[in-house]
Amino acid sequence: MQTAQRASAPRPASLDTVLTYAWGAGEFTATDAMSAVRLTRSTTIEALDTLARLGLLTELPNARAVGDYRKGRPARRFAFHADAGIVIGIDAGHVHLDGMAADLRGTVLARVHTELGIEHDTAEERRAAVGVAIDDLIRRAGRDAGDALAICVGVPAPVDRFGVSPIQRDGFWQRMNPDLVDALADRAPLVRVENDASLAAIAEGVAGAAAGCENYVALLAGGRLGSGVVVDGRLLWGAHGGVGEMRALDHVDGVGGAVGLGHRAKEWAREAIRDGDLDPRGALAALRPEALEGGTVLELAAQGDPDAMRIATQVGTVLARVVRVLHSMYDPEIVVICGGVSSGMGLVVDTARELLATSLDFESPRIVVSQLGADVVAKGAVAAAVELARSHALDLLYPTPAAGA
Amino acid sequence: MQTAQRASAPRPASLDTVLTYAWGAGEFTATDAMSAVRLTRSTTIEALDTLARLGLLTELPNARAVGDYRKGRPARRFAFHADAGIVIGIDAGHVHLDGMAADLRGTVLARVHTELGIEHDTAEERRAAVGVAIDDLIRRAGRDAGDALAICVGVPAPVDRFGVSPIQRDGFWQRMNPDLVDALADRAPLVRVENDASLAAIAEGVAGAAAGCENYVALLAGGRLGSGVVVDGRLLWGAHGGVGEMRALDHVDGVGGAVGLGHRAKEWAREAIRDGDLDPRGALAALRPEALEGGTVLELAAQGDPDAMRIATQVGTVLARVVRVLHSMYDPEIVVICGGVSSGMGLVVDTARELLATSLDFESPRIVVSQLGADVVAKGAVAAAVELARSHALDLLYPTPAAGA
DNA sequence: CTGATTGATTTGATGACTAAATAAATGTGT
DNA sequence: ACACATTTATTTAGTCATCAAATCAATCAG
Repeated sequence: MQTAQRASAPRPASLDTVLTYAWGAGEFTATDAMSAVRLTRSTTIEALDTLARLGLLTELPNARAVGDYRKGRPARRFAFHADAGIVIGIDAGHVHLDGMAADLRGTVLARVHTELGIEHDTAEERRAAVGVAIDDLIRRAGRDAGDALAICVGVPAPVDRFGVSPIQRDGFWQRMNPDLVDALADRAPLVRVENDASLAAIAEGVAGAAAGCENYVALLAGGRLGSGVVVDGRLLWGAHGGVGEMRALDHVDGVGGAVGLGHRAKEWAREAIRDGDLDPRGALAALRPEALEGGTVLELAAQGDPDAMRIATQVGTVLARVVRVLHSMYDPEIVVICGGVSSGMGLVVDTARELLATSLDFESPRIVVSQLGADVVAKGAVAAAVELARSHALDLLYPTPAAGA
Repeated sequence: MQTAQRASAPRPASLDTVLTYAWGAGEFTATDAMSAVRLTRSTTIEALDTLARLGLLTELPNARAVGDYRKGRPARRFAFHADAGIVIGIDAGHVHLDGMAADLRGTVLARVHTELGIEHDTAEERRAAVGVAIDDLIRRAGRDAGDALAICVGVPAPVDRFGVSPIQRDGFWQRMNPDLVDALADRAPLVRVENDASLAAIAEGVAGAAAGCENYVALLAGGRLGSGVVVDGRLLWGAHGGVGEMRALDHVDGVGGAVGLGHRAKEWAREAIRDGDLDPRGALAALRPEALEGGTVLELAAQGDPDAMRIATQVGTVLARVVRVLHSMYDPEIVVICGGVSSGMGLVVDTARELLATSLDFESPRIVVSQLGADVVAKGAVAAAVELARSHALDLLYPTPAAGA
């Protein structure tokens, strides 16, 4: 017998093509789809019918939409069925947890927010907290467990492409990512665990400052610097997920560590208050150092307070040096400053821009402040989960020939 | 009329599959190919016949190879026709030019070496020099101009994915890469211009220390530090080809610039000789500082000369810091030290390894010394040219339906 | 000279996709 | 109201890459 193993059961490529189009489109006619995917009418309609049968498309009854009347036989109209399932995106930070449930297009259906409390910082409790958040989200979205197609969780630790974090001496990374891929495997068919800054990068790339950009870095700049790196259109991991960890900043002049920009503003301001090193009539001098936050300092700087401005300039100098490193290693077009601190960053960024304008060998990256707010990571997690669902929906739904022995 | 544009004229996928197999195999039978590519006999043989007709395969007449006799009908035997064309790989350094012509498997057929001389450092002369080298190589390989399928040139400048280098103030990069992609367009259907360190990375990945590795950095460590970076199995460019340029080393403690390791050894040794800061009975003290080369110092260190060893240790300290930066930005599994200096690097590397063993957050990269010698870049250029030819051979040869209006 | 064995060739599906003909549903002009 | 152009849907044949099974060819072992 001449053995001949068929390749893994294929499916019409047209299904994937048409689904990808539909996922990104609103309501559309068969003709719209046909010209978008460049297939013949027969093939396109065949695919549309199949996708509708699988529940991924809805055929809209209104053959002739209101107002939009034209001559000829009325076109069949379809729309992607964004409620065919839900996705879950979670930012599982060190002391807080932000979660969102969304439909298959990423429209948010429900949110949760939990403060974790430093005293519950164990692998077991963290796993449980994430699980509870997921259950909550599904319930609040009015769906049940089986509807969750994809879950993505962001953690403040390096994560490799399989969702595994490297082992670290003090066990911090293991606590932040207590084998979440395995722990969540029974909650959805598709699970992805990812570094938080990488998810910020995804968020910025999908609908933020870096939309359409192939080379950029998302700098999570609040409590601790972390970066999500996209080069040549791809998010980078590295051997252990360590790309962008930036420990090397410890050894860069005038940076001295991966401490975040907000944190620096806070510390310098506190120091200055304590040292009495401020204009006594200024706004900063009046504040209690213990209660001061980095964001406040930057806000004051934006309002023109001279003392705060001096600190903001100092922070800008650090930012310039960080960007210089990023530029020389990753050559990005854009560096997006993300995270909680991003509202009052104007002066900081202007300072950095000015310092970089003349000092780089070639075109310096644009530094922009994220518009996505403190939710970037969770938004990125949702986007990643949507993408996961999109790329695997047919694997899950399309009938496979019964796997024989 | 219902318009229906066909997608770009397709070709049987089996052709590509079978060709890829054949390119990497020696002599083989139809059955060998069949089981390797997992297609049926009919499909495989159809593809083999087509490829033979296109000149990419030779059918070997010896149906029954000597000694290898077996029962049954004799199998048809084929071999990839590595002489169906040639490729050219060139290392166009600042003051030297190394070139190789090779067959489609990368077996070297001819070499050229030219010293360029600093006085001829203009865009025009460099373009001409590369052209002359190519003509020479083709002639020495005993072929003619039409046989060159692919040319790859490595230059000491950032190069983006289209072969373009960014504009630099002093014009150095423009001189190093004087629009070579355009200049060479009429010499072969496939042309690629690439950064020299990136080609070193390709060489190490194809047949060097990083074979089979998905995350590594090739560090060109002679005259000036440059790095070729492979992350997640892909060579990185960045927006302007600047990935791995390492200008940021200017600001890293104890590194202070992208000066190469060999260069540092030389300078420190010269300084020490001049300052009389050496054991007068040692080997170094006897040498004339002007004639000293970095390689010599490292050789002496390898032979146990205490003064040279001190310098090598110093160089190792720098290397450790450089690797620390690479580790924290790219998270490689391996860092390969390439280039001319690599012979006496033992002590340097040992020092670096020791310093890194305890100081990194997670698994530190293996530091290894390249075995590919001073030719790495040219070898990488050949490998890149072969790959270029392999991936586009059928585009060039397979008959396309006449392009109509 | 008869099988057994190994591989080549032939012949007939299958399935994704295209291409062209035909049918349906609507507006327009007389 | 009725022919007719227009737009889209549906049907019916093809084409092409690939597979599957049957048949043919060439060899060795007895």
